[in-house]
Amino acid sequence: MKNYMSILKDNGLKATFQRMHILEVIGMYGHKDVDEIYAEVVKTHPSISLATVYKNILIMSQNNVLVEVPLIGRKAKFEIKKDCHVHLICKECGSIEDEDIDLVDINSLKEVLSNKNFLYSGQELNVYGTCSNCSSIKVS
Amino acid sequence: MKNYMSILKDNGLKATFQRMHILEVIGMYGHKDVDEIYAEVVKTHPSISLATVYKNILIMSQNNVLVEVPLIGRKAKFEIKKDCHVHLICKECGSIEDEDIDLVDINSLKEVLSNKNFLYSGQELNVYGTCSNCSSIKVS
DNA sequence: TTACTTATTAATAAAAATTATTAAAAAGGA
DNA sequence: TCCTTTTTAATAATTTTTATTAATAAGTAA
Repeated sequence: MKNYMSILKDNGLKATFQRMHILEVIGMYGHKDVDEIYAEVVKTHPSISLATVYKNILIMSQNNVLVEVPLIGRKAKFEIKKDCHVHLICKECGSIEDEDIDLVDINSLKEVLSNKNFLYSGQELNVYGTCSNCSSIKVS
Repeated sequence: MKNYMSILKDNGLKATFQRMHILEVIGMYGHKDVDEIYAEVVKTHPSISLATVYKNILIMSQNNVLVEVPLIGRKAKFEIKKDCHVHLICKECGSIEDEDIDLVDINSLKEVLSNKNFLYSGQELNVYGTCSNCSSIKVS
């Protein structure tokens, strides 16, 4: 609780219970979409509105607290901002796992960016496939 | 025209005018979202319905003709399927440029995948920032 | 070509997702 | 505690996407 409070304040946002609950849910599960977040938060905070969840997710994304993870064929998920990492996304069950490793060839990237005069601000690497769980089930 | 016809047929889809027009628009611009595609296609094919555009984009995505490019804070774009590449996405103007280069460290990726027992099927690398056009304008 | 069979389209309609509005409530600082 | 400002909740309104189905068009084979 204290932790999320300071994250919010450090990023210039008021630490409301709604926001902290939203962050707790996302932190607990890693990646969640708006509906999933609402469904969890409403359990402990029955008066919260879905619009409030939308608005807070937007504000926290704009203020570097959350990061949107757009996905092929699914609703976007949100995660708490953290250092560069890779997403392993299962096309079967939709699970997302973080790998805390930077797989991008930084030198080649820098060259591409400088050739294009492109000012870098962030990246996302998504790897799609089938997780171990789903591939073992699929032996049917 | 001939080209897109064979792409469709090679992937087991009938080559209708609607589909070929959609592919032409995407091919012309590189990346387009559903509304943009509809707006272009309707110019030369006034009777087409938005639902038809949605359905065909879905079918062509499912049949490896198109690839969805989900984006942070924007509607997903679609591109014609091609080899592994990187997207340079401008946060200012929304432009997307392809770089035909594979920046991912393949050996490290293989190691991650084998550790996790994750069956690879595809990847997407998006780099966000400011394109040369927008950064030169922003000297204001 | 023509007739036939099947898949696709267009036009709704319906559902789902997202954003806007505003009075009431809550947060943070004096 | 009081005051000012921001945020919430509860709609309402949009926007986006999907479903339905009769009409149409595509591909196939005679």
